[in-house]
Order: sequence, then structure tokens, then C-alpha cells
Amino acid sequence: MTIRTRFAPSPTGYLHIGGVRTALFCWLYARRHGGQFILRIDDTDAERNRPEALQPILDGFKWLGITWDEGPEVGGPHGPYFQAQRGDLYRAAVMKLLETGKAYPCYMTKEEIDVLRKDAEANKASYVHRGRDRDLSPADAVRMFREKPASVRLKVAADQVVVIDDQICGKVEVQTNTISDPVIARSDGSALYNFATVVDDVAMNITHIIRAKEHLSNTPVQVLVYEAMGVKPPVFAHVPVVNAPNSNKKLSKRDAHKFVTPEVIAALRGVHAVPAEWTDEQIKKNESLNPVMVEFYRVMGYLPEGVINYLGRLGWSLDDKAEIIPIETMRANFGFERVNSSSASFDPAKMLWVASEYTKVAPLDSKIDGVIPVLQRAGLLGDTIDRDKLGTVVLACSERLKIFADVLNYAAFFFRDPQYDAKAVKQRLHKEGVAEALREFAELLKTADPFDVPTLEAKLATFSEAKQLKAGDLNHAMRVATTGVMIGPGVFECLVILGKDETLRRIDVALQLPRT
RNA sequence: GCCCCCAUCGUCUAGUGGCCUAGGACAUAGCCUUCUCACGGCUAAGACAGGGGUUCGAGUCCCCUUGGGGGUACCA
Repeated sequence: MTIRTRFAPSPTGYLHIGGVRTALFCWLYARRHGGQFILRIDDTDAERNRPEALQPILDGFKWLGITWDEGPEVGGPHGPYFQAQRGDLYRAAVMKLLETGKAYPCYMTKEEIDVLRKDAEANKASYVHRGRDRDLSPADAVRMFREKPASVRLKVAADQVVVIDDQICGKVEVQTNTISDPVIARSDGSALYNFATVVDDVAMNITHIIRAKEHLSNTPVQVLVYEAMGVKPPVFAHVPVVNAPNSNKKLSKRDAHKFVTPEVIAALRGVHAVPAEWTDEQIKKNESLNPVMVEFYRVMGYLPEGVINYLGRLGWSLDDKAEIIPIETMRANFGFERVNSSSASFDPAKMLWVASEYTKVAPLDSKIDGVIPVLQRAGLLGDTIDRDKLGTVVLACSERLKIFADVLNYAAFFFRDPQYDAKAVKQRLHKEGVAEALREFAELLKTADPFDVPTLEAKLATFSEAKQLKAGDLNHAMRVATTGVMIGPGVFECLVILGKDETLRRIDVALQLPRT
């Protein structure tokens, strides 16, 4: 039997970090066992769903490399893969349960049920609904339902125990006496989640249901639906939820704005991911550029491999040491045995570190590719792209690039004139006697040939020795004069990339900066 | 209220009765390296929620308490 897993997102417009992790586990499990991963769109809640809201989700999965074998865009033999288009299937399944006496139309009014519930509460007991029309014969049930449609409930057997042998949570047992007869279809004929999901999972031959832990409580009802349909339930694996940073509260879209801290706002502005005129409040309200959404990491220039690694490692471990686990290794080793049964907090700092490990070892070409959109968005790079120059810049930045947004911190001055930092100028350029020395050294620079790192380094060494200067002072001054700031790649590398003429020009400009 | 689940450093985790004076990683602090920053190296600090059992022996098994999460919907 081939293993089939599925992920069923709602088209909300954004791909949530927690959802991606669950989807990743589904994908990993299917791939590990040579099975299939199916994407099914849960668009039954018309209010919350907009048709255009699906694309960003698909794009997010594609960016991460989570490929689906059946679903939107690719189709498949078990379609449609949009639940809103599967209403007839649900209705047919309801009829079948009615005919076989496994379900019944419930004609009790909400008011009647409320009275029973209140009574139960008054007796400090929990209310377990058993409809009055439960014992209708199947023939009568079907006839009455045809004449007068009503909500349909599943008949829950008395005095039994539903056992779920969950691959992550272990054995979970629930008494049927604590389970109300669940409504499986509304009076208007539409199916409820607990029913629709089972009908679909059966129809799509899903063998392993891997989903968030919050669904564990629903599972007994679903198992009962499987049994009523005469189908053996699939294997269940409930993955603990992802919590918000430093908290034990679920990372929810609802609280998403809380994660847009002043640092995040600064980062988003820094990479020009939002229009400059937006206020902080507007940025907070933007749903997709939020650290709980995948899109945020794409915009900040995280390598998707890093995001995958971090998410895969969150709640799952390979062994007692491994942190950097390439996706191929995960694919080859992922299993439920090493998925933790408790929830895990999302840690942006560790995510950054993991991502940086991937960025550091990325091939030059992929670094160039990564840096291009960041520079373009910042208006530092046009449509004509000089990959050779970008290559030298990226190389000069070397391991300073943890994510591609860092190129703006370390290398912006290669693409525009220096923006002189007042503090840097004061401390480094206007330090006692330094500017004068720099003026003199600039003259010497004119004769540098070739204009490369060893030559420049040697010139500075002999010059500072002859003048009894600290080489560092001159280095620092030169950096500030040519880049405007105190941090960056090695000065000599910077000068070489800028070229002799530009270097001399910038030094000249800098030397005319007023003293404060 | 009732039902279900969870509980190791701030965070992610290793640990499946003796290998644990609890290991690794991120973050933090200090030192080293260094033209700045970043990288790298070294070091430090830092955890078994509490209480009862079981056992020669418990982070590991059982029970209770506490804390957290989920469900209890004609939501998903």
C-alpha cells in the first residue's frame, strides 16, 4: 500500500509558519516512504476565503520546495481538490449513512436542546446529546428526511471505547458515552468539517493523517464516522502546535500583530518591503509581511533551505547533535518516533542562525541571485545586472551575509555614494592628525599599480611605518571616507572594488567634510 | 464544569531504570583572533514543575497536585 498524506489549508492568502511545519512533516513522511503528498483546499468557509487568496499559498510551498503530487494546478485522479466543489459527494455520503441506519435526521429544535443542556448543567453533568429521532428505522429516517430536511447526526453507540493509536501522542482512549451525536450535515445539506474531512480522506485514500494537535479532540468523532462508513480508519499522527516566541501560546494569525516589533518594523523598512510612507500602524496591520508568515522570510532574503531546516528541526530531531540537517537527510530519516509530543516555541534567533549556516555555504551564483531582488527593491540596482560586479561584492561580504537583506548593511555604498555617518566621521576621520595623513596617503594611492589588495596593504604598511602612525587609524579613516560607515568588508577589498578613481574621489569628498 | 493531551537550561532538543556529578545547539557573558563588523576558537552561567509511591537504583515507571494547551458548535 502506498502511503498517502495530505495537507488541507484554507485559502486565507498567507502561508503560516505553523501550517508549513505541519505540511513539511506530511511531505517528509510521504517522501520518505515513496508515497504521495496531496494538497486539498479547504475553501468551505465562503466568508473567509477569496479565490485569489490561494496563489500566495501555492507560491509559498513552491518557494520552499514542498511539492504536491495531487491538488491545485497539478490535478489528480481523486479531484476535485477544492472542498467547496465536493458538496455532492458529502450529500451522497450522508444519504448512505441514513440508509444504513448509522445516522438520523434530528428534528429537535435548538430550544429543546438548550433546555436539556441546562438541566444537565444544573446536575453538574456534562450534556451528551442523543436525539429523539435516533431510533427511527432507516426507511423512516430516509423518508422523513426527504419530506422535511433537517440536520443529520451520527448515531454514537453507547458504552464503547474509541481507541486512537496515535503515532506521536500514543494511545488515546475516549468513552463514547462522553461524545454527543455529532451533526455531520447542516439543515441546508452542507457538510461539517468532521464529516467532510473523513469523506474526503476516504475518497482520496489517505493512509496517514498528519495534522496539528488541536485536532486530536476531534479524532474520536472522526473515527466513529470511519466506522459508520465501514472503512478502517487511517493512521493518525498529531503534531504538537508551534508556540509564539518565548511563550506557551499557539503561534496564531490572530496575534500576528504582536510579532511586528519595532525591530521587525525597522527590518521591513530597511529592505524597503513596505512603502516608505506607511506608518508603523499600517505595517503592523499588513498580514503577509509578518514573522509568522513565510512571505516575511522570503522578503528578508532567507534561503528556503534554511527555513525548511529550522522548521523540520522544530519538534523533531535526527539525533542528539545534528542541527544543520539538509532536506535530503530529513527525507531519508524522518519518522514519528523522534517527533516530540509537547509543543515547541518558535525562536526567530535560531531560525536566523540556521538560515545563516545555509547562506554561508551557498554557491556564489545563488548568493548573487539572492542579493539581486534585495538591491533592486532598495533602488540600488536597476534592470541591467552586472553579475561579475555583484560577485565581487558578495565575495567581499563573505560570511557577513547571514540573510540576503544583510547586503544592505554591509555593501550599500558600492551602489551609491557614501552616506556619511556623523559619529563615524568624528571618531575615525576627524581624529587628531588622521585626516592629514589620509590626504598624504591618497597621493601615494595614485601611484598604486596594480590597484589590488596586496599592493594597497603594502603601501599602507610602509607609509604608516615611515610616518610613525598606527596603521589601524588610517584604515579606519579610509573606510569611513570611502564607505561612510564604520562597518563593512575589509577596507582594501572595498577600495579595489570601488576602483582607484572612485576611491580617490570619495576620499577627496570626505576630506572636505566639515568638522563638528 | 466535563473530556483529551502535554511538562528537561530563557529557547530548540538528547535521554526509553544504572553509561546522567543530565549531553548538544541557539541566545547571553567573558577571553582569543582581527583594519571595523561578521565569521571562527576557547570558557562561563544556565534545566529534570512540586509531592508521594514502585525499585537495590528514577529525568526515565505509577499516582496526586500545580501549570499549560486543545475540545466541549448546524467553526475549521
